[in-house]
Amino acid sequence: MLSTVSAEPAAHDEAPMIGVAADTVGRLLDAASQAFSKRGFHATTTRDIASRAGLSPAGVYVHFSTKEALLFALSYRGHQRALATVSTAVASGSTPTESLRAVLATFSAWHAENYRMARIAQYEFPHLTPEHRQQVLSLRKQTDKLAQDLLAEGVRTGEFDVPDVATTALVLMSMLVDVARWYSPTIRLTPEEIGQTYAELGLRMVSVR
Amino acid sequence: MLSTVSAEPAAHDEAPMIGVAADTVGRLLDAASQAFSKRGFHATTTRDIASRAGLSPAGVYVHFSTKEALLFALSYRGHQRALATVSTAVASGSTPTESLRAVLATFSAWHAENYRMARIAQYEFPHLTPEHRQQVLSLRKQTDKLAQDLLAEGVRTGEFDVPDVATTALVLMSMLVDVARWYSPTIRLTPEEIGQTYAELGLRMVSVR
DNA sequence: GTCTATACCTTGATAGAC
DNA sequence: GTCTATCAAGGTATAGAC
Repeated sequence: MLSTVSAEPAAHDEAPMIGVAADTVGRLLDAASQAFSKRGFHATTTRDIASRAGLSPAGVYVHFSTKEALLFALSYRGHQRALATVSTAVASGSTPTESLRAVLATFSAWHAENYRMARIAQYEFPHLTPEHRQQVLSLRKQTDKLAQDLLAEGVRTGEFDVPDVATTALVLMSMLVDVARWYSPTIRLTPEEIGQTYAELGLRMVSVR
Repeated sequence: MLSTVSAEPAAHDEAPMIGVAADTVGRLLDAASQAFSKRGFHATTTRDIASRAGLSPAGVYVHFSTKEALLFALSYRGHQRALATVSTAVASGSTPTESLRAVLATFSAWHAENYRMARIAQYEFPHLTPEHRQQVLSLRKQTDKLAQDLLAEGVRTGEFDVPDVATTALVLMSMLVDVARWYSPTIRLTPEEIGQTYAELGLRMVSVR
């Protein structure tokens, strides 16, 4: 039931990367990630990105031809990692209930742990060019399908009881994604606690009583 | 248990307004609402707002001294209406279960019906000046408190059983707010159907079995 | 209260030296 | 591959006539 990831763009996946990226492309991605997630794509200037990365304004364009190319790299990677996270969680359980528990716990915790990347992926991707936006939406569609198939399987086995599979899957994914909106590293809840709470509450929503 | 709304800014609440606002301020608010919700605050130009409202670029500044003032008017009103919606829903039930059902149904439907206003209120308010942002956050705090108090009351009466009142209230409000992110008037679900689904799923999350 | 015209600034991106 | 210098475009907001 694993889904493969297709249409990968020229990504940045080689370098060793001890903690924070040390190479220039990595520093630019880090800088853009911080700026886009904090202020939004259009409020971020290329000068801001350059200076955070320790470059002159012109230095950015050796590595990324436009500001939008930086957004695409970040947004695409965010959706890739989201898909991989859900896919792994689904595969980790031997029953729909176990798989769903894993999806709820790991995907909510993922949105907290990676709230910057998740915010860019979820809230800034509309600013991509139509072509890039389509590539990102294709990944999202695959992720949503994993949730729908999982719910449908649980209904088939009799473990789940939901009003409507498609709508309930939407509600479940929606509430996990929204963690990226309200989460901040300064709040009292840890990503792990968030994961446990969502696992419990989410299972209550769909389990037969 | 009704909460009063304080610190109201100079709002636009007089005119008859048959359907769409006919006066200039109303047209400007409509124009800005469409532009901000579609493209975001920083991607929207004052020229765009002016032309949507049938004015010259300079015409905007007779009615709003800055672009941010337009955002504040819209964001503040969105949070006011959200608070009023939740407040009314809470007061409509004679038990915590009935009140929560009303909150879930009406607030999710409200986010669908008013997804433009809700998006501006939820996603664009960070671009307000610090002073204006604080005024908006004060309203949000009042809304969140209504949900927490309702859950606490249900736990007291024994109708609800939740892992943690504060966190569960956050999760409930979070999933309702996120409707504004994914809803579009073109999807198959109506706001009413959304309300029914969230009422059912949300009650399952917190009700004793 | 609306317009035309424009000031003034910042933006994304490029040219060309090193 | 990075810099300094700069361009052309477009941004918010204002001046002043009507």
